[in-house]
Amino acid sequence: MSWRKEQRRAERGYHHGNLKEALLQAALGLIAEKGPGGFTFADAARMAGVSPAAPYRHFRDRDELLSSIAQRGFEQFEAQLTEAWDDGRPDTVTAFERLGKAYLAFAHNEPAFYSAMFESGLPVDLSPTLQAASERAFGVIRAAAERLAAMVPPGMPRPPAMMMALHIWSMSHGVASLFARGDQARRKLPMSAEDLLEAEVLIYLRGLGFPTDRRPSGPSDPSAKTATPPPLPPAGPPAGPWGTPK
Amino acid sequence: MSWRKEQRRAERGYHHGNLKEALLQAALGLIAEKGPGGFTFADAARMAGVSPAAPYRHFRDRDELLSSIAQRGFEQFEAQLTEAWDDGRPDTVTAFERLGKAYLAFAHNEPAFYSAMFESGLPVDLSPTLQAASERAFGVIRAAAERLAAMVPPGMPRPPAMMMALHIWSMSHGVASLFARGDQARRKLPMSAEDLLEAEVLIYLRGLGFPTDRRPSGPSDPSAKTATPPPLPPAGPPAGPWGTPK
DNA sequence: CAGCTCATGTGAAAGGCTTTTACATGAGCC
DNA sequence: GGCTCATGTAAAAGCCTTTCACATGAGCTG
Repeated sequence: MSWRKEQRRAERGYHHGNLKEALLQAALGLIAEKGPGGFTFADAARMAGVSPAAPYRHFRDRDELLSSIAQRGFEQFEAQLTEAWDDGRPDTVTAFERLGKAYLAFAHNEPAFYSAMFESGLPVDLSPTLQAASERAFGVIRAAAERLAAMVPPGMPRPPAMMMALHIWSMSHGVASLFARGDQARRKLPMSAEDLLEAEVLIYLRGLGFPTDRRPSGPSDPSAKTATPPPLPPAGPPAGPWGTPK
Repeated sequence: MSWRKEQRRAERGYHHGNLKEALLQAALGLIAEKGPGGFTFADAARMAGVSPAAPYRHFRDRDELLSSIAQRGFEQFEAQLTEAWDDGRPDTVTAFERLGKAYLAFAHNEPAFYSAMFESGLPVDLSPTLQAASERAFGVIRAAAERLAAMVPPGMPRPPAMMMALHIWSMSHGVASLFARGDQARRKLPMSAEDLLEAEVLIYLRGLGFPTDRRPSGPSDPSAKTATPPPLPPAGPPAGPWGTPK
């Protein structure tokens, strides 16, 4: 009956060899399917084929494992944001919008990381390194906002770059949290989260005085199958799936 | 030793009389202090002075209790948003900004409800009544957006009211989630969440073509002790507590 | 008021998870 | 070959969830 277990043991011997990494991967998978609250230290151990006590050799407790995942998440997040920003090429506004899309894409493609990072209930300041990783990721947005701020047309009120960065962050985070998380528990939308955020950012930029009339050149992937509505369609019938306001 | 228990029992008799309500209140308190993941069915029962099995007479399981709290939260949320919107008085834009503030105020003043509603990991469509309550709350924002949309100056692109409503919702939710939750785990800010959101909405409205030059008349409460920076201060030194982008 | 009934609460028990502790294994190093 | 220490294991305590059979007493009925 305990054939599997014995065989596993035979395969790897008494020592696992790479348990820490295996636990991180297992936890990531579990979080993806059951949410950060649903995942279990014991489950991760089972998945890695070790006893329930083994993980304690690598993580102080369940929270530390969660925190490690969040940390790794912030690092990947930073990398992807950095790549999307691409130091403002080819032009600041275009790169800026790519940044927003990258935010959504991360929430969508890495729901496990995203929820460990933002929805696990971990205090932000749990560990200094976690906090630092989080701030480095935000730093990308801030650097982009800095460049954008320098371009605000003269004569327009110019909010501090920090504030602009926080605005963009909150828009992205709001859309991502409400509408773009993995497949779990997200709300239905009459449009794609990407289009929603793109329009939001465009209106915001216009409010800062940026000319945004350039006919949007379509989505970055012209072969996309979904029809791509113009970011700012003219007024239409308000019929939509959302709650009919009484 | 079991003096307390016996006394309690004597006070209320075998039947509690109002257990359901007592459990909801207890859970609300527990969520406020330990987060939606930290609260325990058993704890709530203990707090109400009943056995751990008693709650099952009123809620199918832990999730149903959580869901009931979220439901109640959405109802209060809707009520407060409705009051803030006040049917668009004295003017649409003013009322609109009040709406945003009410969103933040709710997140700040009712962190337990807020996290049960948005951070508990419950699937949105867990119960139809929950979903309906959520949509009614959003309906308030949507109705406000509808009125606002009708006022977009001619000549400006006019996004669908639904989209504007979603924009406002995502801004509010983003700011609230990142910066305005109760005392737990929120990020530090170089400004108040209220000012941040107000500026964000103002810029957004300007992007829609609304004149927003009216000198902001200051915060709603002129006797507030905190200095009230103008929502759109001119560019200043970017020094701030936030991560120094390398 | 006596008696019945059913909603509501209790106790005990099964099954999991977390975390600690003492002990086992074996990889790396003299 | 023998030592040592990082890494795993087994067992146990404590807590939580959920279920089940049973207890209580509030409210209806005659």
